Amino acid sequence: MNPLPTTSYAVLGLLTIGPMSRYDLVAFAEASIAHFWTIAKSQIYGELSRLEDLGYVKGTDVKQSGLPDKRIYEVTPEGLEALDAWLAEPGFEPDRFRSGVLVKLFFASRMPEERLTEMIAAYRSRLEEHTDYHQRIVDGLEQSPGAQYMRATALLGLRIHETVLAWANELLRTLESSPTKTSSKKRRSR
Amino acid sequence: MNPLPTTSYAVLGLLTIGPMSRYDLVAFAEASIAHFWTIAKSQIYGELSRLEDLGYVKGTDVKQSGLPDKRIYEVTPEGLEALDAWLAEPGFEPDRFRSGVLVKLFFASRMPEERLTEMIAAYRSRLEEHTDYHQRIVDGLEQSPGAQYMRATALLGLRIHETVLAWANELLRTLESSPTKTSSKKRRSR
DNA sequence: GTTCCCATGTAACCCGTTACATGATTTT
DNA sequence: AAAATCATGTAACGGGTTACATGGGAAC
Repeated sequence: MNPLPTTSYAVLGLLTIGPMSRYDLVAFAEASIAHFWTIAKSQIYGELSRLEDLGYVKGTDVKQSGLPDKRIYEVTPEGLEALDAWLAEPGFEPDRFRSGVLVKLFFASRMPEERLTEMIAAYRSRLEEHTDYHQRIVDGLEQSPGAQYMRATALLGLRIHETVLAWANELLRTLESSPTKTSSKKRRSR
Repeated sequence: MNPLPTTSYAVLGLLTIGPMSRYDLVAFAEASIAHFWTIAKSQIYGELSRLEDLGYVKGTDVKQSGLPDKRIYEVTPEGLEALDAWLAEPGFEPDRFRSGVLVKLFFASRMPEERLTEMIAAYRSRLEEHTDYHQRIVDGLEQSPGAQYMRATALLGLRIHETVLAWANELLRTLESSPTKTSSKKRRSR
């Protein structure tokens, strides 16, 4: 059988922290690993079906009054075994970074400079909206066991965020101080 | 009709730098935008078919003696128009960062600490192998028009790389200075 | 003699995303 | 009265990756 994708183990791993409904899992993933491993809502549902078929998790229906029933999932001993076997493997997937802004920036010589400045400014704004995100993650992980490692992942997220933000600011400063229109006071040396 | 994915415009954009065979495109993409927008070899072939169907690029077969024929692609005026229209749009996709190591690290409390150290050490090695990669990109872009913006993308790649490397080193130092085996001089307060 | 480079492509898979759909309760 | 929250799920698409396949010439 094919090895499971990383996402499966991510789901399995999150469930080791505590039994959860799928809905809770989505929220928890969002607040913990999403910044380096996003899992779509609909994916969680699919993954859990697969994991249950494999006997790695066990779901139990829980009735609620006034709210729809939920299904609480917990990891089975076989699931734990599978997770630990995966963790013990030395290999890991290479990191992937994908940036639509950078694609546009790469070809920005075809863009009016004003548009470019707007785009980078919008990019910075979006980054700034996420400035507290990582700190919130660190705070939310304070009590978990293994929190030190979890904090390390959030720390990298924070660092990268800061790096990108600093780069965007730098670029913006360059753009704003450059001869915007046809008014060029400084002439280039050549 | 659905808007084209970013990858299409990336291919289109790369072709504005100069007409290229698909093979060359793969290599050029690898040496220019791959660190923030990877395009698989087989994808290039598919994209170019689509772009040709749309009339955005035009391919011409070139016979070679001793080597297989190649097909040189160039952007059409309609393609340029489409590219510029895309560049003029204000929106951009959110960045995505995906890290398999971080997933494992997140659950590293279930890992023997020795394994973890090995993993992070391997991660650092892999990073170090790529240390010159970005500088090479910057060097390779020296003469292109719009090189300033291209260099900006490479610069961010470099900065992120440095950030991650520093983080990995820091983490490794922590791991190596921590009580590795069962020898715990310090006992936990509880 | 084997491996690498040039250059082409196809097939298949599945992962990930987006959109759609439902419905009661709580909050604004 | 409207919007958000809780909680469930399905359908469909397509993008991205990996693997397979060919084959001559150059290099080691």
